[in-house]
Amino acid sequence: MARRSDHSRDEIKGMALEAAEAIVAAEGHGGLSARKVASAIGYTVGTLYLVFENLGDLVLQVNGRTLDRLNQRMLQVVRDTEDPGRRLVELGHAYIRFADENRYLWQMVFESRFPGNQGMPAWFGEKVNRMFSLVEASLAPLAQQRSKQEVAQAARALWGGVHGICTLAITDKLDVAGVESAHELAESLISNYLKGFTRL
Amino acid sequence: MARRSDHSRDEIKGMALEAAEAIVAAEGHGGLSARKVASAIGYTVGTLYLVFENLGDLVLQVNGRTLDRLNQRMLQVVRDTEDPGRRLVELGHAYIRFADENRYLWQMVFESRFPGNQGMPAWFGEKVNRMFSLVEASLAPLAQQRSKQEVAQAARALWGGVHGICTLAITDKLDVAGVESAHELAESLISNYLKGFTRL
DNA sequence: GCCAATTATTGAACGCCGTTCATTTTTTGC
DNA sequence: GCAAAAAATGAACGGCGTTCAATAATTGGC
Repeated sequence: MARRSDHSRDEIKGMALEAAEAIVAAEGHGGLSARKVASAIGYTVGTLYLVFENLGDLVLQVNGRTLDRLNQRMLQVVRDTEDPGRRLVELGHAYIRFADENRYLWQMVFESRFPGNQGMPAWFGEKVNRMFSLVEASLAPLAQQRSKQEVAQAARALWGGVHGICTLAITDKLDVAGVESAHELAESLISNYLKGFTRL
Repeated sequence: MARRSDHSRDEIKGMALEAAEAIVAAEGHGGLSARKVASAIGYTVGTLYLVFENLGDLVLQVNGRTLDRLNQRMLQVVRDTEDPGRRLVELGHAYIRFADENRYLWQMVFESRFPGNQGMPAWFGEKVNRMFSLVEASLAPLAQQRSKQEVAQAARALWGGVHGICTLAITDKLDVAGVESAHELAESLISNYLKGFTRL
């Protein structure tokens, strides 16, 4: 069922997402436009709207892919690091390293408003929750006297914290040297929080 | 030296900033436009450009005012709360309450890229640092065995953390009930971090 | 009180944006 | 080959940030 240019809808979608990622990575969220994506893949604006609802939809899907890549990195850390305490610290480093290496894409994930009516789609929320689950799983063995709910809450407090340090460091609002400072700060946050949280 | 409408440049600037704040508070960063601000104050676009370099400049100045208001709130907490540990927790609550009550304005502070060439202007950085100083001052008496540098770093780790929880909670990415959860999480982060940080 | 000179303000114009949809081009099934 | 169906186009709309020649209001000098 090949068409005009031997590109199926899914192929066009994939090409558009890749092109959009390249544009955002190079110029930031603000540099992205439907016309740029279209011309980058050799189609016209109209075609994009056959494949995406609107530009917000395209951004949302780019963000989903970014979260997937971040998740892969964190999964690799889980596989590589057995000790739960050490693993949490390494997860923090992986998170910050990813944000640093994918600045604009990572920023876009947390900046963008959601298309259509209101909240984020369920599939997107699940990708976010997946990350918290990894943290919970590493936190649980360190605090066996705590309830599941307490662990879930601690994971959110801790990872929200790491996220905040990362955000401020990436956007240069921490008045610290560079990204390596963010790593130090996150390590400080995690290890000191754990001392408090796991103490009987 | 009154002119056409008895409004000095500074008066126009003030009116424009107030109008912009109202628009952002109501519709978010994305709802702001030069034409809207101009018509809200009874002038035309051109006039705005006599008073601001560009829209980024206007946004930057709105952000400065938002940081000033946040700082006032935090200063009030410092005046009202003597015990340093309790004060840090109250500062966290004040921070989150402010962000919740001024969602869009607060979000804009941390979203906006900086106008002109690159980094944020010095005066803006100072407003950000002012906040960290408040945290440092409350942290210092709790950790007298720590160096100034350690306290400065801890303040950034801790407040970066509170900021992150706040960001994710406000944008509904924490999968928790509501804003009161952000308060709980911040309290958990602060108290557990302090347990770790102040322990000998 | 009048008239240049000066200053303040305007708003049309430019090139971009997201989005739509009538029109055109290509492919398909017969 | 040909009509029906599908795919792709690109002009058009309203809105955006920004600029700047043109216009309107005010001034100081007489």
